[in-house]
Amino acid sequence: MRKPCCDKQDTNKGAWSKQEDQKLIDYIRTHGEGCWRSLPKAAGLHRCGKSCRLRWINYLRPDIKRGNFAQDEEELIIKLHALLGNRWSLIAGRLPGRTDNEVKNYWNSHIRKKLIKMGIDPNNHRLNHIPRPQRPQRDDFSSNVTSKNEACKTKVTSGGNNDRVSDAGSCLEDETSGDSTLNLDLTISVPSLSSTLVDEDNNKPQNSLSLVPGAVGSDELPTLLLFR
DNA sequence: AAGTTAATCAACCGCTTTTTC
DNA sequence: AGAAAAAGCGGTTGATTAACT
Repeated sequence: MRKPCCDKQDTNKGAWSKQEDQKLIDYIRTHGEGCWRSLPKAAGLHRCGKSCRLRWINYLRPDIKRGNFAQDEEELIIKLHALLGNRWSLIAGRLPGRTDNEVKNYWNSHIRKKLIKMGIDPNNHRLNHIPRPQRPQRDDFSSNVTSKNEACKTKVTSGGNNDRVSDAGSCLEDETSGDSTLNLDLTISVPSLSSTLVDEDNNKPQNSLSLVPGAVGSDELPTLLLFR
């Protein structure tokens, strides 16, 4: 049995007071980030180490960028989510000054709803209920789409230690392995905002995302290809 | 102005992964 | 190599605020 991370009776919970914040800031300024478990005692805080770590990382760190997400940040989150799934810390790592918690909250409260409104499934970044285009060629891709999707689902639920990968991330990883259309380079760069996004079905400009049938390995379903 | 609902976000919880012994 | 401890992560909750009736 695992011991609790702290003595629950002796720790404060809930919102942090200014004094607590200051104690934590002062301590880390002089001693640096070290052992979180021993930090509360050393800093004179009645909090558990996890709580201190979270408070520091998500709120008190000097390089935190607060305020609304810029359009380019939002687009980058969507792009990275399509590649990585719900791996918020990895996504946040590509957004200077943003925390995983902040990115996760922003995704759940803003981006998710936005995508749903646009008819896009936020879990796999595909359009919902789109008529299948008549494209008989490229049989090698289209013939096994269903099984590929099933395979993705199986992977997620298979219970292995490294299977904590969401549908979106794992599927894209798998499907893009033989396709060079989607740029998997994750070096930090602001995506081009000027690129006009076009719905290929009727050539109308889209809101902010482009749909490219078959771009990520399937021409059975129109696949969302982000920010080409 | 008061009550209700929706949206937002900080913080907690429990699980997984990594590190240390 | 295995167990325990520590750190990290993602899902969820609950308090607060804003918008609406």
